[in-house]
Amino acid sequence: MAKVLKGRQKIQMVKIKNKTRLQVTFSKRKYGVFKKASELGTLCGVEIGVIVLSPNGKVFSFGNPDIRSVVNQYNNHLHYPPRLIEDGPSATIQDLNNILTQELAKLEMANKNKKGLDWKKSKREEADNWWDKPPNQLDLSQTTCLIKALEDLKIELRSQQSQHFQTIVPQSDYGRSYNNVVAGGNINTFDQRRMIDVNAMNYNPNMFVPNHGPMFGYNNNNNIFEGFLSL
Amino acid sequence: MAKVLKGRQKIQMVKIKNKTRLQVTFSKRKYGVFKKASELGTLCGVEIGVIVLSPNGKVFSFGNPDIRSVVNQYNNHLHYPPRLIEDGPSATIQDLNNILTQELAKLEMANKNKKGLDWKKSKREEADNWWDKPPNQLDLSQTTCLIKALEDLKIELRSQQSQHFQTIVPQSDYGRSYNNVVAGGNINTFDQRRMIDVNAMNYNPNMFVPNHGPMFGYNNNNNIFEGFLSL
DNA sequence: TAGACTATGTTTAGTCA
DNA sequence: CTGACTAAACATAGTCT
Repeated sequence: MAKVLKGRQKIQMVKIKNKTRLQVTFSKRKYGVFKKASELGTLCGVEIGVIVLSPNGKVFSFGNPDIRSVVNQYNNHLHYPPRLIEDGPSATIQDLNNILTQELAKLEMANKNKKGLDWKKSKREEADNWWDKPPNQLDLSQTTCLIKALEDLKIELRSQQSQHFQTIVPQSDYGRSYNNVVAGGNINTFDQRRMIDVNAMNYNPNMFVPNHGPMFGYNNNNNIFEGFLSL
Repeated sequence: MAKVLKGRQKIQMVKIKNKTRLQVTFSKRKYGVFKKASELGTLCGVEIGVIVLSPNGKVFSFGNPDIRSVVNQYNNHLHYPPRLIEDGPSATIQDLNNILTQELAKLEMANKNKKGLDWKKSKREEADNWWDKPPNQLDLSQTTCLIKALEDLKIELRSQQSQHFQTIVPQSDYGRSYNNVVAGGNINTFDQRRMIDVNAMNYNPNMFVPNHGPMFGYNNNNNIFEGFLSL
């Protein structure tokens, strides 16, 4: 038990070559980044998301209050012109799909609750429609039309559901709720957890939440998207 | 010039109330998080993205090598079952739209290069089709059908363009390229920049890149998505 | 793979320019 | 807003379980 501990050493800011050392550093620093992000979110009351693609192909993410909300807002901020339809061609298909990713999810969940999908059946029944043709036979107007249909759907859904849309970003002040948890601020009290959100719409096999952040997972807050998904 | 500096003080992990102090802390710690993320990306050779929604409604992001690539891969990893269509109802509409966000963007750009869109014209011409009905009149089978059309389009596009799809994630090893830049690892040498990527598909008014990360912006690497967007 | 240890490198709160 | 400064708080490299 000789005390030969060397303390923290300075390292070169280059990719670590030793595989074991890289794995350890990745694990430790990923934790560190998530913790820093969590603290920034808490101290400043802002939303923040971190996504890490691991050396082994896994995807880790942290979000305050939720990584999905952050990504959605990032996409929106990136692409939205103030009034999409009236702007005509300046709206890209990607603009629309970013919106529809959210809107269609709501519709899907609403429908699921009513009766459930029979995917293959509907596939057979609709076989004579033009949209069943091989996609390389779709011309520009058909593609545009398809997009427009989605756009209309979006607009109607948005006007119907504006109150639900608000629930995507609860904007609660989480600071108050974990005052006592972080008292002392010791790293050792920082409870590292990995959890699986069993809500299919919110699945992330590597969800990571520090104990002074809002909890999603095996607790009673499991379905935070319930308000968002139901019409 | 009395030396009354107090050094770093311990603070409670709750939302800062003083607005000025909050703004300063936000700025400093955002920088800290981005730096930590950059170091993790460099040391471990992994892709990492951070998105911060500021108290003033701005969106800041950092990505190594690129925030878009990270977000795309996050979406893909989250939702892709191995074979989507054959799995039937287990594939959600959100699954499809996440895929299509990418695939349709490619198609759109291909079409744009040919002739360009006349949005309002196509809107008028197709006015008799069912998908122009108010969306609340769409029934389940129509919605399903619409999605299926998109799904078919996706599959065809994917088989046609698999070689282009690879270009989304260049997977270069950026580590080597900035060995000499970070030598010494001093924070003061960490050059904070904000830049505007003038490529419309990659616009981010608050792009933040440390000087030892790969540069996108006003340099010759401006159009890194060119390979991705052209068919 | 994950936890514990500790010396030391790094970040940052408070403050002023 | 951005930068500097200082001292204390915090993160972590190397090592061992």
